[in-house]
Amino acid sequence: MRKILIIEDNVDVRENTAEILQLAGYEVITAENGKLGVDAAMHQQPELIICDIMMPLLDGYGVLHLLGKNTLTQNIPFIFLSAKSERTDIRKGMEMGADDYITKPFDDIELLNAVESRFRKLDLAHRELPHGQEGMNQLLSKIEGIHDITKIAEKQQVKIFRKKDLIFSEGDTPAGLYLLKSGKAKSYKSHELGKDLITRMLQPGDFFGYVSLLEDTDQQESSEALEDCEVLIFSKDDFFKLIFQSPAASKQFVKLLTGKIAEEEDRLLSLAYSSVRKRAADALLVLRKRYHDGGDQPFSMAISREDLANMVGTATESLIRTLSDFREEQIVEIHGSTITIKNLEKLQKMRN
Amino acid sequence: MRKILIIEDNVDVRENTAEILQLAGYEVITAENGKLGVDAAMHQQPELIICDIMMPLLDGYGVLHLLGKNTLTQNIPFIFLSAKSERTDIRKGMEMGADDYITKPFDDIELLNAVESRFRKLDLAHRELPHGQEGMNQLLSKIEGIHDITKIAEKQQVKIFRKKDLIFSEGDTPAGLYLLKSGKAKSYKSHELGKDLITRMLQPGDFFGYVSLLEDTDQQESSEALEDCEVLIFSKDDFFKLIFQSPAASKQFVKLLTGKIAEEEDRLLSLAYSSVRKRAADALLVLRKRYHDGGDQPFSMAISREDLANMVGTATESLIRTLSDFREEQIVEIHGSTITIKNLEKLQKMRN
DNA sequence: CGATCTTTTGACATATGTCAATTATAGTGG
DNA sequence: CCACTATAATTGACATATGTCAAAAGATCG
Repeated sequence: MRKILIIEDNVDVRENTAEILQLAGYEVITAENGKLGVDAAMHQQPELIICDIMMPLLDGYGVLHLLGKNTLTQNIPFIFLSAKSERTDIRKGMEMGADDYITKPFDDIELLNAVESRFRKLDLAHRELPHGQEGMNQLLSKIEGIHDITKIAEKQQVKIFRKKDLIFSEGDTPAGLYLLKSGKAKSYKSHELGKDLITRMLQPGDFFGYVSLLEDTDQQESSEALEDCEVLIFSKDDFFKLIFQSPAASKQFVKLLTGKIAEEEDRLLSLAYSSVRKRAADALLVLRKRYHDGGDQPFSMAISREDLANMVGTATESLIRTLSDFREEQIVEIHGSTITIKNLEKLQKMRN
Repeated sequence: MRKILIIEDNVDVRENTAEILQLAGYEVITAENGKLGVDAAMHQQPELIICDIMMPLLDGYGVLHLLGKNTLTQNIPFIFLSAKSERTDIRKGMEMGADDYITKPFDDIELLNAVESRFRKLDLAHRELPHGQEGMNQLLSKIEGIHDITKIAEKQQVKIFRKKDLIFSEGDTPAGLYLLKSGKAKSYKSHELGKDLITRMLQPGDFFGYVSLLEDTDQQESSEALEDCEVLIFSKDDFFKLIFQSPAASKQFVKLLTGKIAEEEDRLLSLAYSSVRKRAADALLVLRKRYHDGGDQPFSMAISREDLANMVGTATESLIRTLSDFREEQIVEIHGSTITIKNLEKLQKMRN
């Protein structure tokens, strides 16, 4: 039940208004002057405030002003309800930042409609976005539907990277938000003296490079094309606009980040205590999950042993030996650099 | 320069209005009917829209309705500017979700004030919060200043945990957002058969347990008191309110999450390729950073070898041997479970 | 002060890393 | 399309960092 705060000194008006709203199914709290009203707003966090202007102790303008100073209350919709009906009065109220201004005497219906309208606006901004499989692509494209994201994309530069090209590297100043349009790529971090750890395998539709944008630092990781790629680069501004435009978008983005955190914590655990054998199995499963086309065919993919080792976090030779074991155990089949998963279940049930 | 879109069919009014705003230093784009107006709003992303009601092709109500359907435009402040000055007309406009309604004829000043007032409101919501050292505590407390957070806290339950008590454990349904008020605690994840990895050492003021709240899953990690602790538990609702109330708050929170991601990626790299010796040195440095009181005293802390090993991600015995090495090299001093850092520089410059 | 838990050390096993050599694959230019 | 070359994959031999199990020495707690 939505909570509405009424601030009004006249007992009759206050109780009458409260009654109307209660009958309409709202929870109502009341305050008989501005000071008490501000207090109530701070402590009870109503979802909407209806406020008279002429009041003893602290008038309506003062209430609005004070609430605006506090982040917890500044976003609560605020409606003036006043007998002051001159044009200048109304303008003053609106200019102070009110969301609506209703003059007395007023109709029940007018009041209810005004209230409902503000709630509708609130809901709109907080409405859950259809939330997606995973990946920032789903997030961003779903914010507006693929329709709009391509519209934005039209304004952006498209860059082509050939296999083995660096898309960006550690220490670069971030050029913007990257979106992989076609091809495969990897994100990785480098350890001293040439050992890399792949943090993410990218598929078409994936966004990347946003951490340093948000952290406002140089790139903390590098990215390299694994095959020929088309990459879109969005400006930082567009990115921030998209993310922080509506609370719903922020929420979705926060969920995405949290998902990433959860994933990384699992990986930390496995890197700390799981054997190379287990981690290798996991890496193959990750590849399958990322790149499997969904057909009935057993999953098959060409990947360099070095990259695979860098996903697992081990030496190339160790990875190769593990793969050979898998081959002998009929878990995978190997032709050149192509690995085919023959026995998915065994991979999934791999013990440490 | 802020961009304003004017949608108005009458040439004189349109150009006159545009001129006023331009003189006031705004960038102005215009559209001569509703259809074009909606188009312009979608593609040019103005920061405010001023719109007539009676227009050919698509009237102002229609414009507002259409813009409301699109997440990219629904949050743009919208002001009606109309000759329809009957109370019912005004009410209808506001009920449709407009942010202001100015009747013609109007004063230059009225218009400018209305525009400025909406921008002020927008700025308020997006205003950068004073951004803090690190940790969610700073985030949340800074949103309102410690003043308010304690106010919220007053409504919450305070729980006391004794040393070694579980605060929550993997698989629990999240009770809310946790805030450590006093004492020390750890967050950790368990690997099969009793090996734990400490994901975070908590100090007073730290928030924890938010990932599962946002992910809407069971707890993915456990938390245990390392000494007697006071813990505040906030309801999920309060937490979400705080985080998503204003874009500025969301932004700050997003930054916090990204910081965590960056940190975890570094840890992944080190877990994959750094020696126990190096990681042990890092762990000691983390402890120092977290718990050092800032005095001139060399940093000193009692911690169980098992916990330290679980921070490093190694066996207790291995960690102990490493510590013994450090002791022989005069890097640390050990008395019982208390470790004192004697040579900070050597720790920091530890090679792999 | 005994009982329990923690820390430390020792002895040993082994998973994984390293270096070098061999074989297979893929890319390139004639 | 083939031969040639550079690169990648594989295997072998070996070193070693780290884990494991057991026992002794200390610390802690009621």
